[in-house]
Amino acid sequence: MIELNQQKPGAGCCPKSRGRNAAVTRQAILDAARRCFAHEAYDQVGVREIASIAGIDPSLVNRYFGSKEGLFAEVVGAKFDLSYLFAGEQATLGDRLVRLILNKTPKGDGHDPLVMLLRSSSCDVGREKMRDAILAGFVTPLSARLSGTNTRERAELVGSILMGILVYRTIAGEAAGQDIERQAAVAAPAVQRLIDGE
Amino acid sequence: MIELNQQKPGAGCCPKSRGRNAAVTRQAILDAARRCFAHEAYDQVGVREIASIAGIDPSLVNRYFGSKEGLFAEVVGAKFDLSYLFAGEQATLGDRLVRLILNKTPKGDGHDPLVMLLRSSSCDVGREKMRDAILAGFVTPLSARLSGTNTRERAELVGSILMGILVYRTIAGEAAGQDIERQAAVAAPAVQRLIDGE
DNA sequence: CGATTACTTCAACACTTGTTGACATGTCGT
DNA sequence: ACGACATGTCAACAAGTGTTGAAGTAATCG
Repeated sequence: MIELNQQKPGAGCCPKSRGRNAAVTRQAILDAARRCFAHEAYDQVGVREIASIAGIDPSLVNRYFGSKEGLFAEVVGAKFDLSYLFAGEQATLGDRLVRLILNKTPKGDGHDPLVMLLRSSSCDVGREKMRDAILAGFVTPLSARLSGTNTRERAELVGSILMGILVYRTIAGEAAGQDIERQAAVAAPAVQRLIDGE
Repeated sequence: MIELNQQKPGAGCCPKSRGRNAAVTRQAILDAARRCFAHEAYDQVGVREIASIAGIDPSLVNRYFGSKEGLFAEVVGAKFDLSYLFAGEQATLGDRLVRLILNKTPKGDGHDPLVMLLRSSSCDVGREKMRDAILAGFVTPLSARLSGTNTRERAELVGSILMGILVYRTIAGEAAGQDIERQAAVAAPAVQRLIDGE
């Protein structure tokens, strides 16, 4: 249950709640869904919950997105072009990747698609999308940029480490270390060594 | 849906299906549940599915284990004393840990409690148990055995890496590299370096 | 202004879920 | 062998799910 000041339309400020605007409503649903999927897995989130937060009727979800799965696909399927990460110089790539993940901590808003996808990766719907994202969007392009031996295994391990950090922080929650600087100081060199290849 | 030759009692070999034995029935439920939770997350598995595989009535699950959650706790809560891993010499600990995880691949039976727990870690029920297992059962004891600086962060990262490898192999499935030797050759030194502390 | 369209609301469907209690049946001690 | 208890079966409940179609209402255009 996500706490939220979900004012029922007709009770409070705006007298006309919201004008009948398809684009606005659609976006409201999208935002609410993003919010929910960021905190709970696909199965845990109900259409009624999303609708309640968006302040609309549950049936509108189906009207605008066909189905709950369609909504999830649109929320999460924005695109996963992570190749921009590899743009900078490779000598500091490890540090950049680690800090990117550490800042994706699901503690905050966590509206990040990757976090949402990872959270829902235990459901059938999310797993396939997650696989594509991690393989085609990260491991393969990274592997292509590495030199030396075992490039595929090294790229896979880098992806595994980054995902592992995310999962650990999700599961451990408050019990996980909070000092991002110290964590980065430990993790970044380990990742960089895999990128450099010894 | 887990395919299985679930012969209805009274159709086939044993004429009396199975004598009324509480211990046997209990174990049958336990086995069926292990089987299910190894393939799907807690939420995905239904009591009726477990009962069907075990060849018993769904209500017996509640009779013997109080609730579905009680059954899950008994299946997964065997115990998580991973300290035996740290018994051997520390110079080869990285290699042992990595190989342990690589052999836990969910491809096979995957009856491993850790895999099941990780798979159900997106549900509320599994997350708390997983947190205890990973923190009290691994990170804390490992951290105590490390020397040097940032022992806590290093232990956390080792845990994250191992979990990450498991998650990656779960998600990537067949697309993940199959050559365990090459993966171990890449991952083990990285982990070992964290254990040694540079 | 009136009619058509776009948008929203409501109520219900069909289904699954975990759980419960009443009833039937097998097993075992006396 | 009979009674007492343990064990198994059956049907149903209450709550939740995603989804659907009809009816109502605001906005738009001729």
